[in-house]
Amino acid sequence: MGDKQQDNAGPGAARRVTLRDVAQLAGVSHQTVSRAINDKGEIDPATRRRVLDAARQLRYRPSRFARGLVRPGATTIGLIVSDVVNPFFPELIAGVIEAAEQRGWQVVVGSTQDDLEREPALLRSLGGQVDALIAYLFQPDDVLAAAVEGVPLVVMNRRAQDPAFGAVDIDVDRGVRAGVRHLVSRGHRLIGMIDCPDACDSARRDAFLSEAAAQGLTVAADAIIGVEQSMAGGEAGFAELHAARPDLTAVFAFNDLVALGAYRAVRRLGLAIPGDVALLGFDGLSLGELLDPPLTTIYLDKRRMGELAVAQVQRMLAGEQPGLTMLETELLVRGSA
Amino acid sequence: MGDKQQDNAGPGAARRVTLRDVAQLAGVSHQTVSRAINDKGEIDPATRRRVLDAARQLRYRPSRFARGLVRPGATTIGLIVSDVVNPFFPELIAGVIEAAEQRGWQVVVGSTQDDLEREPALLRSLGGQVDALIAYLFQPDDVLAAAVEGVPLVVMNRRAQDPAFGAVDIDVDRGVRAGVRHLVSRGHRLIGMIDCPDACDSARRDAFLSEAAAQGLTVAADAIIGVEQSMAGGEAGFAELHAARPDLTAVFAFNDLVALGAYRAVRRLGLAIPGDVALLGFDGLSLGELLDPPLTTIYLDKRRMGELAVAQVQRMLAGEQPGLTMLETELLVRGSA
DNA sequence: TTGTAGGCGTTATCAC
DNA sequence: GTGATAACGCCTACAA
Repeated sequence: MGDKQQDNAGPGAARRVTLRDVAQLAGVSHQTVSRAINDKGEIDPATRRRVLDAARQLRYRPSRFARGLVRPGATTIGLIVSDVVNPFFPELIAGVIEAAEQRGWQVVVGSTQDDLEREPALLRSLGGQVDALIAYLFQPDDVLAAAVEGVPLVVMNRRAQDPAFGAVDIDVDRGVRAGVRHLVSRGHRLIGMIDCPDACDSARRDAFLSEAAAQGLTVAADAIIGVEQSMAGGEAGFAELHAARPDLTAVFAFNDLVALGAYRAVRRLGLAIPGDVALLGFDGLSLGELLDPPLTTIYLDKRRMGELAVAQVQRMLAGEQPGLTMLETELLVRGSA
Repeated sequence: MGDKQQDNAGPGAARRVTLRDVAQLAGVSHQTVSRAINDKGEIDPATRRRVLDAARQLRYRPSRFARGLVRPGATTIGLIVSDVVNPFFPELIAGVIEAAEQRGWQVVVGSTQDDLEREPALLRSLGGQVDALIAYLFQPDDVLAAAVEGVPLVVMNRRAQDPAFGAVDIDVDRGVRAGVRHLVSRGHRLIGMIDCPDACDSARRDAFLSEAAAQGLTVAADAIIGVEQSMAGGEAGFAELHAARPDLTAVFAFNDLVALGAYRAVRRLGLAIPGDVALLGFDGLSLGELLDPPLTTIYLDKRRMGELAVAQVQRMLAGEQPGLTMLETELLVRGSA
């Protein structure tokens, strides 16, 4: 009857083994057990061994909750991304983990599996278990705010409207402009773009169009095509783009993943890269280097992005006002453009 | 890595805001605050709002430790891998996270950054914060056992000598044999191998040699070369191998990463794949598909590997004896062999 | 509807 | 060296 528990269906419904259980078995007080477990000095070696034996026998494991309660200071942050497997994220995750470990913090990772609907729920459940959150998500600020309910949150790849959020954003504009100028400098005058309008981020297209205009290029409406953000999207996108505008000599893709798909499509059509079509990506994924020729791209230091987010978290945890950190990109000329 | 704890250090050394502080400000008992915070029914709407306001004003955040203490059931597992960025791991991590989320568990991820020395420390520090551990590591069992001190541990890519460990291991033998037979069926008689002896895993070489013999092939001593487990290793390895044995028509690489390096070396030497040299990898990384021709490989379901590890954890947490789960591989003929 | 005990498992403080 | 006793912050009774 004393059984509440309800953990997950242990048949024995075994109550947790506590310090006191060990104490009883060893014939000492729970305090002495604590001393033995934590290797405190003031204890008789014989007692110590006896206690440790009892603990082992009972399979005693200290409760992290009780410990955390008494001895605060352990910081855990939650990191939520849309897809752990997307090659964009591993480096970012690594950056977060690394920066966290340097501070003695731990990182709980969650993934929405590319399902926007799951963002609030994950935010809420993780938020209850950590001291702060870092999130690379897509729902609008007010939805996120409602979900985190006061847990410090740093959003990535966007600027926060909500002043309570910290943010690490990417300076897309400069990178894209540099990319366009690079294409122009290689003699391209007819440049297309494979865009991902669903990404709720028109910054790349805006910068692309703006710089193209600045360079005196004309970008026809049908030289920009919108696809889903994936390799498959890029593949289909290029095929369609090429059908509509076979005169394009260069294509800027929303990101490397999309560019990879386009790359494949170009090859499938029997065209040469960069001879017939030059390809420019965005993100600087290292796997772009595997191609032959390797993918030219607007590089982004994803690891650093993670570190910057952790730094933001630290400031927020210290009570400072959350801010906005901008991350620059860098044109990485490899071979495809 | 270094000592943790001791982060905070706000100048005011602000004591934590508790339920009681909120209660005082709102002029109610801490119990009433608890009701308001947890959305319990029995509370006057007006009181509720007043309390919530006070909470917000004080920036109150419930303590996850105190909650965990009173309301047990939250399971957190730690996952330690040697390198988050190694393309082998993201899928495995995704598998673990996914399986964990299905059970309502959380996953704390740690990385040793490919430094064997850090394994014990990470195991120990993470071990203290979680209910169980999953680890893809290289230190021998006794070292791991000393580090985890009784925390349930599931090791991956190895079988446990220590009966206290759960394990998820890969059936390397069958996969490699199938791979060798495949090469033979394509007419190859002179097959080399780029091995990674430092990986403390001779299973691949053993299986390779054994099946080669079974197929009536002779593998000369200089047809097997040992390199470091990386793309660079594979690249240097193939160059050296080719210099010593230009007659080899096929090469089996320790894993896809190494194969990728070899792939690059083959190309650099002006040889055709698979015409001049066929390449066979191991792991089945999805990025092998990006190459042209794509990399033929012995595929391993890394996601499933993660799921199986979580399943093992669940059994161990339920008090069952830890076991060994074997994971089969599958020959994935793509194009390079 | 609200407030008052009591306890969750641990560590710290102080007696003995 | 060892053992009571009191926190830590929260929640679940139960009483008012």
